[in-house]
Amino acid sequence: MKQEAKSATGAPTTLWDRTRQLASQEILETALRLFTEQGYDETTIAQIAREAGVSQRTLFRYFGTKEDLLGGGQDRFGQVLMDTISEQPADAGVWEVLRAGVAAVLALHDSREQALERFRLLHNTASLRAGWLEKRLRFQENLLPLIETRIDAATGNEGAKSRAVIATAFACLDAASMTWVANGGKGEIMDLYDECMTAVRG
Amino acid sequence: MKQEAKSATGAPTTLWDRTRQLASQEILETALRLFTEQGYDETTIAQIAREAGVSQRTLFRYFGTKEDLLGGGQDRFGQVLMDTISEQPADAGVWEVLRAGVAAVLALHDSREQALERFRLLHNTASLRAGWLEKRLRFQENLLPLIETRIDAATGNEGAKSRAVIATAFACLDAASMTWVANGGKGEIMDLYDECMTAVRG
DNA sequence: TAACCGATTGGCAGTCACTGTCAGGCTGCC
DNA sequence: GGCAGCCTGACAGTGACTGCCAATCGGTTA
Repeated sequence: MKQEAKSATGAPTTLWDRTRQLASQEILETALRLFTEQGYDETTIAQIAREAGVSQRTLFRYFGTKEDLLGGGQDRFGQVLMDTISEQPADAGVWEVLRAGVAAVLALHDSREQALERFRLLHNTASLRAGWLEKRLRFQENLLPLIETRIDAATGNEGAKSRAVIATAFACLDAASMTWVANGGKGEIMDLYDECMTAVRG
Repeated sequence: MKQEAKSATGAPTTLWDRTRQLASQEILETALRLFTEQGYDETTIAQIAREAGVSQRTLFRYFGTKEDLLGGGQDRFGQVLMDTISEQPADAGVWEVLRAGVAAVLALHDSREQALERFRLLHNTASLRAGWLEKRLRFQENLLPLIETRIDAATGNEGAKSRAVIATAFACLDAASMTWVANGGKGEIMDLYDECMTAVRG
């Protein structure tokens, strides 16, 4: 039924794929533009659909929820995170491993400006933040087995410990990106991340 | 029902107040019951309102959102958290201070069973989790000034560091409560919290 | 080239959380 | 007893999201 996708690079095979990709991109760009111009809550799906030239129904077929319109391939984030972490050498420590994952995800943004805009919207829009946090929670859950094996299993409760460690890494990423946005995008997020880690772990 | 509650603040004398409190309690109990029986997403506002004997409009006047129906006075959580932390001695360390706050909030639940039921619903319902996380984020933001003054201000970026530290505390609380629920409510959450902290901070 | 088949689309109606409004009822206080 | 003001319920509307169905488009086959 579904032929292999030529994925990221190379031309999509069929016309359908090309049309799909075009529509998807059009929708995404329209959405991000409107969100930036008038705010997330003030932009309705109807408006995005109208300006992108598709029906609401189609828009929802491309992107299941309004939130999905921000950050287009957020599934990619999760995937890259998992991949990066599972590729780390077996003898690497948890913190090292998590840091690599965070760095890989941050590298996914197309440009510094795009990253800044997305983070800004994310941190300034309550309804968005909620959804994002929820998605992140799912990432954390997926990461659990990958981290659990690297954690010192002396006293039991590795589950709790792993969860705490993972959540701490995300917490530092949060604090770092928030500060980064507050600074108008000056400096490197990873530097801030390291600083946060130092503050937490001493 | 049992409304002898002249309550702490003196006299909720008027009939209105009493009626209000009664209705509020009735709604809350109905909601929690239905949530537990059939799940959060499967319970509609219409149903809660019907079974509680009020109109939807009134229900929304008492509780602004569906989420608010869980955990009734979540504002109380935030308040207690802030109060406890600002009451800590000035020379207490951040981690100590945060631990006290967490303990105080946990002590707010009426009973172990109620706490378990709430945490269970919280951790098992995606839509609820999102709202909860968002509310928590607001707590964190409120805590910021209280913690910032206690943080070593050597290298600047106290904002980022404070955020990270606070978020880490919450992360440990999360991990702890999740594990607690997974264990069916065995043991003490604070013990798990401490264990998580040790895992994170070494 | 024409017919066929499945993928894709748009429109429509419906659900659900949530909000504004408005008339009427009840309470509190003369 | 009566007036003013809070509370309530009913109603209509918005916005995100879903299910359904018929029309259409793309690619494949005869």
